Amino acid sequence: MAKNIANDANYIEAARHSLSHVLAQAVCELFDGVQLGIGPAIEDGLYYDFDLHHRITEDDFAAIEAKMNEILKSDTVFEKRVVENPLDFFANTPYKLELVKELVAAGEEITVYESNGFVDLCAGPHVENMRELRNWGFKISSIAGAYWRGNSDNPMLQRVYVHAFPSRKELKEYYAFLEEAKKRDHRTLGNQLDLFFFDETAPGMPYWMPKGMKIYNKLLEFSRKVHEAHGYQEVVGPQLNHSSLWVTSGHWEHYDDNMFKVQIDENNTYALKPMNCPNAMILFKKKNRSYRDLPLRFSELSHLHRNEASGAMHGLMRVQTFRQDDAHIFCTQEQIASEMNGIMDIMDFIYGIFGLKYTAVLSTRPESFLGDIETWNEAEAVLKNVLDTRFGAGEYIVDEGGGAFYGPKIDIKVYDALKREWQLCTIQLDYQLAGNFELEYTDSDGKRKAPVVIHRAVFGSLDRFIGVITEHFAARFPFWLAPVQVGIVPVHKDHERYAHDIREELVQQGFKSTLDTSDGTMGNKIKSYRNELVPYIIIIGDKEVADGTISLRVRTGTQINGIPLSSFIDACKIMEQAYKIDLIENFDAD
RNA sequence: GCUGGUAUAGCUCAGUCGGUAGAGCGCUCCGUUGGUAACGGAGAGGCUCCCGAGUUCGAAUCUCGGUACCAGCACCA
Repeated sequence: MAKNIANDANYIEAARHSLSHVLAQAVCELFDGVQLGIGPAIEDGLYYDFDLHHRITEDDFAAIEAKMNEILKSDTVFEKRVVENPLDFFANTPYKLELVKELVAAGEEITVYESNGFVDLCAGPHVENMRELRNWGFKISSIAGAYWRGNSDNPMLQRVYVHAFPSRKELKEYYAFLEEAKKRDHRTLGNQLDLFFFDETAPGMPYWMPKGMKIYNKLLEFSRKVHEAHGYQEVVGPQLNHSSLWVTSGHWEHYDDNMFKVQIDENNTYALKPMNCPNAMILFKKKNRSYRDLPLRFSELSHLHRNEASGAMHGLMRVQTFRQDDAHIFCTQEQIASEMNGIMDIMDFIYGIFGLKYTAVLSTRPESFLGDIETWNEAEAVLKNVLDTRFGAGEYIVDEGGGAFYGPKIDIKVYDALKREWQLCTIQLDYQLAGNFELEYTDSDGKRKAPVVIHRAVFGSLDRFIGVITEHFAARFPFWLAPVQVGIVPVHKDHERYAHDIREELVQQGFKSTLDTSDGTMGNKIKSYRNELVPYIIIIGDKEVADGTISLRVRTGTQINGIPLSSFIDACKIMEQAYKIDLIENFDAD
């Protein structure tokens, strides 16, 4: 059985799950009083959750692996059995009993698998015989706490993670992948390339270095351009607002834990804004609005602050202060669909330029919500319809209960170098806030009506977006985004004057270049530009000075000698405007 | 916040048994005047080895508390 279907995904999952039984047996044999949680197969292996008095640490890994290998030597079969009196059978295993009770209530048959004397509640499937796992490559990767059934009100179990692949070679390849992914890690690259850093006094609040700021500003510029073209008007509200605003918006009640608060005196507390919405409401209310003003699109790029749980921070991906390419659209019920599509158009355009692969997620009503259920259902139906049209029914994920407290949302998720998922774009329909702030506009019939509010961000957090694209491009940013676009290296001091002229021309044309006139050797200068991942290196020596040309070294490795600067600048202009174009490697010297 | 781990030069890291700190890269200076990924040589950089207590004649090292970061869980409005 093993050979011919060894690469079948179902077989691999069954094998990993079988290995989780082996892990569980090993832990049960090595330690006393072990209670079992669950032990499923995952993307790169498996885990099993245990409740035991002994604290498992890295020092225990070798012993557990040795025990697992010992168990694998047995030639036993995974035997499936139906349990007659499940509640009695599992009476002394509280976690299993909890699962069994639910299964029984749902009318399910209760089965166990027995292998080598180890019995575990399990619906299967498994490999047939233990010997099929003998050539697998596996290694305990880590130990971590995990709440029973993913609920923080429940006890925390000890989760042992195991990397497991059908062969030792594949395991080795997986570790090679992890090594590569580590090199792409935006935290490593950000440090190496002087883009940003963090200080202990401001956890989760990035310091942006000059080169990181070049990227940041370029994205802001790009965002402004796109949104202006789509009829958005930029505004900016205060960083701090009195608590009364947050009480009105509902944040004081629903988002209390995540706000940074500043107490001014006994009676007055302000909070740094975690979101722009309430101030957008104030901006709308400032004037009497007419149906002729709708849809009204206010964009805002200001800084937000959110007080996150200490363990939640993660480089630029999860921070405590960041800028959002936020916007609030005020519109009528009839305008929702076209506005939603307009937003999706912007999203397609922007994500297409970066070549990011993404997944759409519809998040529905959470447990803690404002408003009535009918309005929620209506809003969810509108979003679903947009997604069905654009992605096709079933071509997106539905996250039941994942919505914001004020409305359902569409999120766009992308993946980092380690394939971890991060949310960027978000589009949220809000039927509550307009009511809380008593927003109104005068309709064509002269009646006062409440507008619908759409909150949306395309990059999401600019900071997170830079983290994501840093990993996506492995810091080989496209020409238009590169913090330094051209590095100039004179072969000799005598060539510096001409090199200065070249740089002057590039500056005049609006390109970001640096000229290295330090004492180092030319080889060193080229090396340092290469390490910096600069898209183009211009080399100036006798030949170039004599011909009035430049020699170019492209980041991709191509070398082109003796071309006119004007040809290169023409190419730069194309790359600066047509964002999707990769580095140009051919220049006609016409 | 929870579980496990980590914290030493600007960066990446070594530091055994507790005896007041090392390497490579980078930086500075001197020499080298060059044609495409690391030219020699010298030097500075740690006075608080994340912070605070404790044990000890003596702590980077051991113990306790804190902080930050890493992996995961929960959270992600």
